[in-house]
Amino acid sequence: MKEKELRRSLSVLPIGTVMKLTGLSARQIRYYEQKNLLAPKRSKGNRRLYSLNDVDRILDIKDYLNAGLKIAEIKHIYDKKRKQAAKQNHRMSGQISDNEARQLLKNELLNIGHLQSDFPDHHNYPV
DNA sequence: CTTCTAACA
DNA sequence: TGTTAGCA
Repeated sequence: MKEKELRRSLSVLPIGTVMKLTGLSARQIRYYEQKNLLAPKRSKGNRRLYSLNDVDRILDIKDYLNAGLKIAEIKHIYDKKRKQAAKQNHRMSGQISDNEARQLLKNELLNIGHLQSDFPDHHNYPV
């Protein structure tokens, strides 16, 4: 893993900061976690600690919601990303088809290999 | 002072 | 979702 990614995955932001960064209430941020859309780390004092990736995900969730998606649907999107990411690593060993190569490149551009972002609608990079 | 959980005049 | 109580 590259250090740039490591920093984005470092959980160091208290919920108060995330509130300002996302414009959401603590209630909402905690609610999304309860729905399993988030999994922030915890400090020794049991305080939630968010990473920049978490903030990005929260921003995405915010957009998905405004786009009319329901919590359950958003959850499914992330579950599928999870499997898709695992499938990529597993396939990394042998040769990949031309189609898979295109799919992989597209994922890179969509910033998915890192567990989030993308919506079949807006981001539509020519692959 | 900030955050946490649980609960609802 | 907001808000509030009672802790840590």
